[in-house]
Amino acid sequence: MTSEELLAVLAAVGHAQRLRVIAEIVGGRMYVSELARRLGMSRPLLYMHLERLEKAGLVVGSLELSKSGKALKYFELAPFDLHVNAETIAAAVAADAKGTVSDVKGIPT
Amino acid sequence: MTSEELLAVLAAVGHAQRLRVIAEIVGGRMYVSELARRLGMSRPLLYMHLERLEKAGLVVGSLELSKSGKALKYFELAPFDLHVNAETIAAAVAADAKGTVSDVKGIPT
DNA sequence: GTCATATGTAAGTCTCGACTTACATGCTTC
DNA sequence: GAAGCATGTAAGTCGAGACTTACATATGAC
Repeated sequence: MTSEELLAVLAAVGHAQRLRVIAEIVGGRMYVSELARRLGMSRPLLYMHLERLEKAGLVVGSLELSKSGKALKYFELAPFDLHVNAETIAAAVAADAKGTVSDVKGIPT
Repeated sequence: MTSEELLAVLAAVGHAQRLRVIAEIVGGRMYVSELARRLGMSRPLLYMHLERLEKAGLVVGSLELSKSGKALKYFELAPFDLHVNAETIAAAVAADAKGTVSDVKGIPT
């Protein structure tokens, strides 16, 4: 895991509102408008947070049609279990050393 | 663990520069000026990040005097291993429900 | 004395992310 | 038709945090 990937997850989860979002859908999938009402949060704002969480791979969204024909966008938790400690952080940062100018294009020195 | 504590750790670690700081002192304790040189970062900026990390309990600083008499502020890693998953997040957010107006002062309803 | 090193902090700038308001669209139901 | 509820997005405001420059202080070496 590169530090960029690690950072995406940590920064995504390092926000009070997004913690609440995650905690709210632990119980099960929910569509955006209902989730917004439950959290007392404006829908566009929730949208932004959900996008961020989805990019980090923590939640998964899917647009579906209800029986009545309405489009509902459901979000559910993606399984994740990240261990944050000195080793994982050091490993992620070390992974960034690859891909620097020194070995770009793999031209032998 | 309350969500406030969890958030302090996650937000502290959710920043590229601070990840680099942690990765750099995994190898051993180091004083601020040397660390700043190694990371190519201004010392006041590094200071700010170190303060943030220390408040979150991820690093520990101690002001010491070298044999030559100069004051050096050493920082080292505090042991930590945080598991970030749905359960820990839900538990932290749920912990915040305590201490709300409903049960402040413990007056029985 | 001056120079080089260290810590600590104050003050200012500036960018990015959080947040709001508003609008467009589509589908039901009345 | 109008009303209600859903998604999706554009545009603008605002504040916190990241970052820089600058200064004060202390010590040792020359």
